[in-house]
Amino acid sequence: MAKRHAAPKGTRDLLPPETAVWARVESIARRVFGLYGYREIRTPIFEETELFQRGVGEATDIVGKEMYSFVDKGGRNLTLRPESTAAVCRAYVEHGMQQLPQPVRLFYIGPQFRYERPQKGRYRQFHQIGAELLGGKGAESDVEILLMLVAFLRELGFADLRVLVNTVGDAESRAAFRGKLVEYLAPRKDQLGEESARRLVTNPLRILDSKSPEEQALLAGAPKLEESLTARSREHFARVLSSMEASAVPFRIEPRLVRGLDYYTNTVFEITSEGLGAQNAICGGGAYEGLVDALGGPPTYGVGFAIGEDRLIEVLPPSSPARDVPRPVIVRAVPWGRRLPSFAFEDADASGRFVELLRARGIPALDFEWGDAKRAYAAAEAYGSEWVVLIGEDELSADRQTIERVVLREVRTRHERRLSVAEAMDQLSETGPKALG
RNA sequence: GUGAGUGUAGCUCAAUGGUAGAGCACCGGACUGUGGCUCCGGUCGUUGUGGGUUCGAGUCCCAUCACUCACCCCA
Repeated sequence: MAKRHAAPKGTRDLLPPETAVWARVESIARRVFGLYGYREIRTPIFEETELFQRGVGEATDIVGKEMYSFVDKGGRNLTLRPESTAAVCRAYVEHGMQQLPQPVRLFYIGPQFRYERPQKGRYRQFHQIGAELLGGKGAESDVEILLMLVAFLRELGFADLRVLVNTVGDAESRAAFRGKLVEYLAPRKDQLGEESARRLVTNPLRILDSKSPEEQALLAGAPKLEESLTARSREHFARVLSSMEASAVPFRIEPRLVRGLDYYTNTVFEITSEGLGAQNAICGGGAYEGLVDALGGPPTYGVGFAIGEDRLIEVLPPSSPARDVPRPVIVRAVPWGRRLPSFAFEDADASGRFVELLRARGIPALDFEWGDAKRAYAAAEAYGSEWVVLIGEDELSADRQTIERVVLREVRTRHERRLSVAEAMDQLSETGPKALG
C-alpha cells in the first residue's frame, strides 16, 4: 500500500455533519451583519510580508515568530495572513474607500494562519469572522461594533457572555504611561520573568496582563494606565462606558486587558467563554487610530473585532439555531407486496421520482436503491433525519408507474402513517426539513 | 520554542515478554412480507515509523513523527 498522509500539523479536515453547522454560523453572521449595514470583503489569503510587519507590528508575537512566510518564484516576500485587519485597511487605502460615504462598514470570513504549537482551541489554520468600521468618529463607532458583535452571539444562542472592556489610551497616553511603567519596573527587573524582562524593552505594556502571580503582585504597586490617560482618551472611554450602560448589554471593565496587537488605541475588548481550556477568548477587538495612516492612507479612525470561528463552534450552545441544519428525508422503495420478487428496479425509479417532487418543494431528500427498510433506518440515523418515507408495492398504482401513497414515519416517535402523496407532501412541507441558506 | 501524557482495525478499546482480539460500523446472505429484531458469513492491521535488548517485542530501551493538554501567546 502506498504511503498515507495526514493533514499537516495544526490543520484539520472539517467534515459533515459539522460543516453544516459552520455554514449556518456563517450564514447567521452574514444576516446579522447585513442588518447593521456591513458588507463582505474578501482579501487575498496571502499578502506582502511587509504589510503585516508594518500593520500588526514588529514587537508582536505574531510577526516575531508566528508567520508563515515564503518567497515566491518572482522573489517576492509573502506571508499567509495571520489576521485580516491589516489587509482590510490595505484594501481601504488601495481602493480609495475614503471617498465613499463614511464610515465604511466591512466584514470578512475566512482562514488565517499562525505557526504555533497546536492545543485546544488553537490551530495553525484557524478561521475568523470579523468586522471593521473605518472612517468613523470614535466612541459611537466602538459601541456600534460591540453591540453588533453581541447581537450576533445572541443570535447564535449564547446567553451568558462575558464582555470585557478596557482602554489602552491613545498614542500620547501610552507614551506617558510607558515611561512611568518602565521607571517603576526597571529597578525591579530581577523580579520579572525572562519574557517580561525582554518586554520591558520591546513592549512594556504587555507585562500588565502577565499570568504570573509574582509579577501580578509586583504590578499591584505599579503606576496605573488610567492615571496617564490624556483628557481626550479619558473622555473617549467615558463615552463608550455610558453608551454601553444605556445599551443593556452586560459588560465588565477589565483594567488588565491589554491585547497583543500593536495597533490598538483607546477601546479594547474581549469576550470569553467557559469550556475552551486555556484558550478562552472567543473574540477580541478594539479601536485603531493610526493603522490606515501607517499604511499610506489618510488619518482614519478604525475599530473592529475578530471572532475565532473554531472556538465559537466548540462552545456553541446545544440549543443554538446554528445547529438547525437540513436533515434529508430518507426515501426508500422496500420489498413489501405479494408479487415479490417481480417488485424491483422500476419501483426504485418510482421512489426516485418522489424524491424529486420533495426537492422541488424545497425539502432536502435522499433516496436509496431498492431494498430492506433496515437500511433506510440506518441512513436516517447517519444523517440525523427525522423522517423516513417507505414505498412498497401496495403504495403504487395498479400499473406500478405511479406512486399513489407513501408510508411516512417519524423516526423519533416511530409513529407512522399511510398517506396520499399530496398529504405526505403537505406534512413534510410543514414539519419536515427546510433547505436552509 | 519549553514541558507532560498518549499512539493497536474506519470508531471505542482488550491482549503476564510467547499464535494480534472483541464490540460497534461497513459489505454479502438467511429470516422477517408493517419491517430499526435475530442468525450466518466477509473485508479491514507491516501494533505510528526506525533502530536496539531478547531464543522471542504490541509489551522493555533509544530515537523520530503525529496527536492531546499545558506554558508562551492569541481568535
